[in-house]
Amino acid sequence: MPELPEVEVIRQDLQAEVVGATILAASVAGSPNARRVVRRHPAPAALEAALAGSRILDVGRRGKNLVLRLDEAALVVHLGMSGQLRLAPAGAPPAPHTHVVLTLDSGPQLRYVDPRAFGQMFVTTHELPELARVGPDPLDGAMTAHRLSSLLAGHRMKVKALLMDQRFVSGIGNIYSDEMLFQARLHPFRMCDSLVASEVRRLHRAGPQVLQAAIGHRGTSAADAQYRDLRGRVGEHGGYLEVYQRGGQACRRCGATIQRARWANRSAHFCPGCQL
DNA sequence: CAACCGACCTGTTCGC
DNA sequence: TGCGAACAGGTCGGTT
Repeated sequence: MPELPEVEVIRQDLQAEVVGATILAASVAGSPNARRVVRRHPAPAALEAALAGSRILDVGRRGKNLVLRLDEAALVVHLGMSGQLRLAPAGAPPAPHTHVVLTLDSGPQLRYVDPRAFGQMFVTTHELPELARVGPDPLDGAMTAHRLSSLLAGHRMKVKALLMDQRFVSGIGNIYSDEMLFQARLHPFRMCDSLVASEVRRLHRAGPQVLQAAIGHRGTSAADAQYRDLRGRVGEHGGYLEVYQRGGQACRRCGATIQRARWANRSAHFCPGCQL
């Protein structure tokens, strides 16, 4: 499932591959799930019309959202659980669950594929009002140690839940919250307002460290995380995970058995020896 | 309002 | 071997 590192890899690749191209035509499929993906546009034809003829000026990211800046608007793409963007020759047969196709004047098509259709695409203004409540990015320096400290002090909830709440910090999901809590040696179910200064500092350091390592490995394609890049290639970070999906295996740091705990329809992985 | 939880989806895995 | 149940989790919306 794409989180910040995977979205950032896609952003970088898009920046290199499609900036400067003009969208000749946009096409939304007629299936219920395609309609669901463009659910912010009651009439999909309005989305198609807004995109046709637009030039792609820049590709940015807000949390897990990709933002393609166009001449007179912005195209926002959220990959949800199973969304993929693919670059493919215009003649190539579409993969199953292809919901939106953008034909570029540079030759290829940019295709949105999403079996579960949890993701979405929409066109909006450059001010991005729909993303106004997306919290600070862990990588752009906006989340200072002091800011993290007061954020944590103000909430009575599990620290893992806060890390995954996009209003507070953006881009972190189940994989990387587990991994950065391991790196910070904090139990995922610790209450936010129970963390002392040294623990907050460890968490503040662990966040960017874990995310940058994952970006360096071009993201995580775990067994149930079918992330692929624009060319369909997998990421290599799965081999470097310390706790996520390693329940029952030995911790590489202390040898204890990694635990997997169920919590609110979700799972958390942690080392009972290292994370207190 | 803050915190929590079920629903939405389909491909894959698990158990009988 | 086959089939159905369980599982995966990002986000929205309803509830407490």
